[in-house]
Amino acid sequence: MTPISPCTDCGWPSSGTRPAVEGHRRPARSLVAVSEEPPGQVAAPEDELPEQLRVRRAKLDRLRESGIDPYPVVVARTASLADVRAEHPDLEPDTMTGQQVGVTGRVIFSRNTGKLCFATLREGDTELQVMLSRDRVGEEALAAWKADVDLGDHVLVTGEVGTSRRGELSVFADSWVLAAKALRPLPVAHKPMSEELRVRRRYVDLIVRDEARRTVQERAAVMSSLRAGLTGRGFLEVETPMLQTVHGGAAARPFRTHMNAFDLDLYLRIAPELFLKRCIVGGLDRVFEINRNFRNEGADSSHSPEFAMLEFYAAYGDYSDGARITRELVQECCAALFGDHVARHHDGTELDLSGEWPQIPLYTAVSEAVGEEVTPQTPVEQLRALAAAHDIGVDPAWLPGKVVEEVFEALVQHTLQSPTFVIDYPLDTSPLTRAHRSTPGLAEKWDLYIGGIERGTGYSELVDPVAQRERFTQQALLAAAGDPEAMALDEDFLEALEYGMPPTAGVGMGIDRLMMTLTGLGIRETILFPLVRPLHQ
RNA sequence: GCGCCAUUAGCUCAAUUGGCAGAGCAGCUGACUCUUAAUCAGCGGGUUCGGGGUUCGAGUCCCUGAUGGCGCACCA
Repeated sequence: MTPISPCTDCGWPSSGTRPAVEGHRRPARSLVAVSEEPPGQVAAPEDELPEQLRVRRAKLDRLRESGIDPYPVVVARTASLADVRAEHPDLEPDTMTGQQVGVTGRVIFSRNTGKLCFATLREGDTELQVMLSRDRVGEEALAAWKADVDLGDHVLVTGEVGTSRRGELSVFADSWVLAAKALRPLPVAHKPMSEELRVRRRYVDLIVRDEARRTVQERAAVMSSLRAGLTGRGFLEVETPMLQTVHGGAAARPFRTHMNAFDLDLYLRIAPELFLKRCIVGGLDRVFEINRNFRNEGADSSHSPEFAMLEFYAAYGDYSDGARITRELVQECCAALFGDHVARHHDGTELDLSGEWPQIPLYTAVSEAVGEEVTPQTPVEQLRALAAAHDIGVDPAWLPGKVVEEVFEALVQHTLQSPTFVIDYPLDTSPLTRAHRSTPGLAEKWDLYIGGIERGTGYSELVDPVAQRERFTQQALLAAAGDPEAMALDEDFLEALEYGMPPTAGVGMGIDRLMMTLTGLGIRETILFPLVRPLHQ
């Protein structure tokens, strides 16, 4: 076991739990001194730690010296704080119940008067007051409480349930014991933590901020609702590879990794799509997967390099079926959180997700925005002129469809605040989608926009193995030409299609973005532990 | 990747023109048997993000690096 000593600069243990890097250094002299400390003791070089950490470590040492275990294996807990609250919802002020309990929780508030101490414990989402009076707990235990207990400590308090004179439900202590000592102080309860600190130390955020815990619970409820909604509709939940030899199913830059045993370069998946379609080929006619995708691209308020995604596929469905199921799933998630189809954002604003959601063809939306008719047959020169007229930068290499999508993003996207399916996209930008059944140059694809942000996408999937091979070959040629986002040729997937894939509806929806839709939060708040840059190098 | 702004006590933030680095909470000592952002008295706590420079003197000005925020670029 490596002896642990705190770093001067950041307070973190310097023994291998973090790499020794610039800005995380301590004098070699102390290292030697520390290594001679007996194992199992917290070696705190008194003069090198911030004062408050020093004080708590000193308390820890003092407790151990007096034979008290600051981290006992078990404590005599007989009831949760929620149990106590549930049993005594309406107690009159200044009454005792005669009920004896042992309750545990983290001390989040503490107020000591001379012979009477108050503390608020929190366990989960429940808070409960404990009171330690000299008369009841005795002089010695009261003094120990005052000397040893800090904000943030976990304690067991054993005593009688009652109410204070002010009517606060409390446990009147007969004894108490430390359940786990905290060595770091909690942040100020009444000033919001900076956003960076909330993300970097989510565990602290969860301790001090109700909304942080609520967001986690809401996400869990949404996941449950999605799974129930899909399994209730006959979908099977499957798990497909996240380590892939060929990255496909989307146009995005992948993360690369390497498997030693096979001496094989692998990619973290950018989409589960091609494996889920193999499931459809295999006769699993309704499948879905919820898990992570990884895209090696920029991170901002609506993009995370690691993000959760739902994809589902239904044989003998088309993109209209996918849109309907998507709307129902989102509405069911909303109902799971709020009881109806109106999302209540954390900032108090409401977002109405009820009823049918309008569908607007992409070319119609763009035509209305630019004031002249734009169709899949509009020459690319004319499209470029339109873009230029609206100060929209266009890459000369772009296909016509890409120019149209760019105009849409610049002029229309932000106006789609209430849920809207934008349907029928250019065929040349949709390599995995089948051609529109009636309109040449279009693909049967929709994007769902809510709050001006794309939240999901759906297709009538391309199942023609010959056409799919042609599209992939084009993509591979683009890749060879240096487009790092173009898909590689997935020969195994193409062979699968050649066995015959039935007509299929496919949908992909970002879970994090769904959470953003329902809560109004930024992506870093909906993800429990979003990726952050290490502090030092 | 580019530009702008920020980084000061455990936390949230001040600091005038380049002139003694501060407050609130938290912490420590003491008082108080009904507190609940308690009150009162007293006391500690700083590598001002790191490195370099200018200057008699740098939290403040210059250069450089790190991290963050915003904007741009990229983004099924």
